[in-house]
Amino acid sequence: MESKQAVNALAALAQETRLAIFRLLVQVGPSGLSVGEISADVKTSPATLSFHLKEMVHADLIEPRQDGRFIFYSANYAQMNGLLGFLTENCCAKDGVSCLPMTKGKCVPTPATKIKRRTANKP
Amino acid sequence: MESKQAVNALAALAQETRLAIFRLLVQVGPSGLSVGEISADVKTSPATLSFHLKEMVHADLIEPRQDGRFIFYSANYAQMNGLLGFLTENCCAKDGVSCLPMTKGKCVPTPATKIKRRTANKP
DNA sequence: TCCATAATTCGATAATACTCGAATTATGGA
DNA sequence: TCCATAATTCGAGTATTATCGAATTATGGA
Repeated sequence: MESKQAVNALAALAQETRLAIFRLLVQVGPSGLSVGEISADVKTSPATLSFHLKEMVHADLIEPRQDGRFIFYSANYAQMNGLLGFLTENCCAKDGVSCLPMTKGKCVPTPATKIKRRTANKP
Repeated sequence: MESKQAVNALAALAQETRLAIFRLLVQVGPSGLSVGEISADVKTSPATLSFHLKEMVHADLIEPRQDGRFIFYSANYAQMNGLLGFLTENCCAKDGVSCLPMTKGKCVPTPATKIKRRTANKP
């Protein structure tokens, strides 16, 4: 994933309603939910909901699937995992000593790393 | 982590310059970088850089540490991990069959889950 | 004490995002 | 074919965010 794509995905998640929708869909799994079902969970007008769904599709975080009169939206897990990987990429790589090995995708610095003091002359 | 905190953190990351700063600090580790050092990596005016750093501190994504005339900023790994956990929480929990067990913090649905078709009458 | 440097705050401007009523498109069933 | 329902698009008003020059605060060293 590259930076602009990541910014788009993050912006798509950085909104109360959209974040709720995304988490809902992540929990539901690949089968997804129709707009009507989603609207039962988040309180907003149809127009606003449509706007938010469009934003998320555009950011490639969710995918629409037409089924009769309904459109089912499901989470794009690949994109989500790509985003998480992008954020944690090369965690503590320039430090080398203060990080524990990545566990469960988390970046975990050692608790009490001694921070070297740097004088005014040389940052 | 709760929703509003997550939205704040995501908004703080959803901007090209701030995302670059955050990734830089994640890679540097707990010792962090001074504003001057950060400014060598991202091209923007001092005022704008200060504005962005403030946003990220306010979202609890980075932490300032004064050292003489310098202020060193470092990534808040706990907050980052909390955010990643919040996004992937209960992945596919309502589905139950289509997801592989979480590996390395990633949510991985099985490749070709058969999606059940639902008729117009009952979403 | 005085100066140079590190970094922030202020204020104004430009750009982008959110919300929703009303109108529109599309589909399945009577 | 015609109607009810599912969902989107349009347009306009409001609010939030980003940028940066100039002024300000704070620190260490001469």
